[in-house]
Amino acid sequence: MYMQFDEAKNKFIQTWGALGSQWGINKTMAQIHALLMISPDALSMEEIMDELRISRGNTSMNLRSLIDWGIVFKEYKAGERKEFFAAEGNIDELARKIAKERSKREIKPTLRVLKDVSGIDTKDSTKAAHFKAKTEELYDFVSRADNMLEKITEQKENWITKTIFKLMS
Amino acid sequence: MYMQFDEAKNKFIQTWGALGSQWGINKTMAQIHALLMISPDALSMEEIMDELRISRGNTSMNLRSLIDWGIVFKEYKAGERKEFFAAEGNIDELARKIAKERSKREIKPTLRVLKDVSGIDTKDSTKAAHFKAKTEELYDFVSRADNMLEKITEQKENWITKTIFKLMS
DNA sequence: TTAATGTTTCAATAATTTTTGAAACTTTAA
DNA sequence: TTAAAGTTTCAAAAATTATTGAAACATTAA
Repeated sequence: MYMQFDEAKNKFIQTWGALGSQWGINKTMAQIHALLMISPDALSMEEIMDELRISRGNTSMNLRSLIDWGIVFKEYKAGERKEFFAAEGNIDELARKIAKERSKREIKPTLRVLKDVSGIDTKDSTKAAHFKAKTEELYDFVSRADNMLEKITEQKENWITKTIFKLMS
Repeated sequence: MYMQFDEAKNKFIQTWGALGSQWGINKTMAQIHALLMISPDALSMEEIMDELRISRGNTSMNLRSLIDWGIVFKEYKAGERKEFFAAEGNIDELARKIAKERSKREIKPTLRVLKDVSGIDTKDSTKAAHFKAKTEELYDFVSRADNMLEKITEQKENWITKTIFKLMS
């Protein structure tokens, strides 16, 4: 009876985990997130451990990361002592937070380095001149892309729809 | 005299490598790409090995991957028997190829799974109904994002500038 | 042909990253 | 207070991923 659902649930969790690791996010972190996303109510650490068959330590550390990213929240239930965890329910908001976080953690530091290294004095070396030109070009590109991402995601509601609409105009 | 350039070059290669691994691309692959990008002319396998201090096997395999991605090309020099390698010189084109390749390798397969799993029959189970709703919502979102990426990058020339212009309108 | 030059493959090894599990720590109820 | 319930930390182990290096393979010049 529930066979089909369990199978689908499992497939979804595995796929989300694999997608995560292809994008530099650890598999367990992505799996916990997947599990919480499809769960109608908040889950305890025990429930997460049991469902994914992972250790308490692993669960604890990855939940902390998810909370740091701002895409999972702690919840408390009346009369219950333990903590429960729930995922950000709004997908637009989820995407916005991920975009913001990756920009902060990866793009911004890269931009800083690009700016630094493109500042060399080229004197009369062809190689250095080429290096300077390329890294400047890269800075410019990455910087624009980062601005674009910011622009796209700063509109709070339904930014994908709005953006596609603009792109078609 | 060239000290400053060498330092900058090294820093750039290391940073590009680190960025690569954060995005699921192997470090060496990203480093080779960085080296070729800033090199005014095509390099031989020997030169790449020496510069990055990596083995022949590693160099060979990662060059093949870069060629598979379509962002590095083989070149032949008159009178020289060996092969030389050069990176895609146009950054817009580079970004387009990366976007296209990641869509094909990661987003499209994920969409297929999302479509599959959201097809379950929910009967009277609340959990299954919630699962179906969430995965459908996710399918919708990812699918729109993928379309958006396609739309943005299908314009060949200077798509970033054009897109930002549209977004500001 | 064959020797020289160059490239690819892949099993073994190394490096890195993830995961475990148990001890330390924290909080709360009694 | 203390014991019970719960959470976090982190060194060690396991799993995964990247890298080496040498043998096999390919191509070309003589």
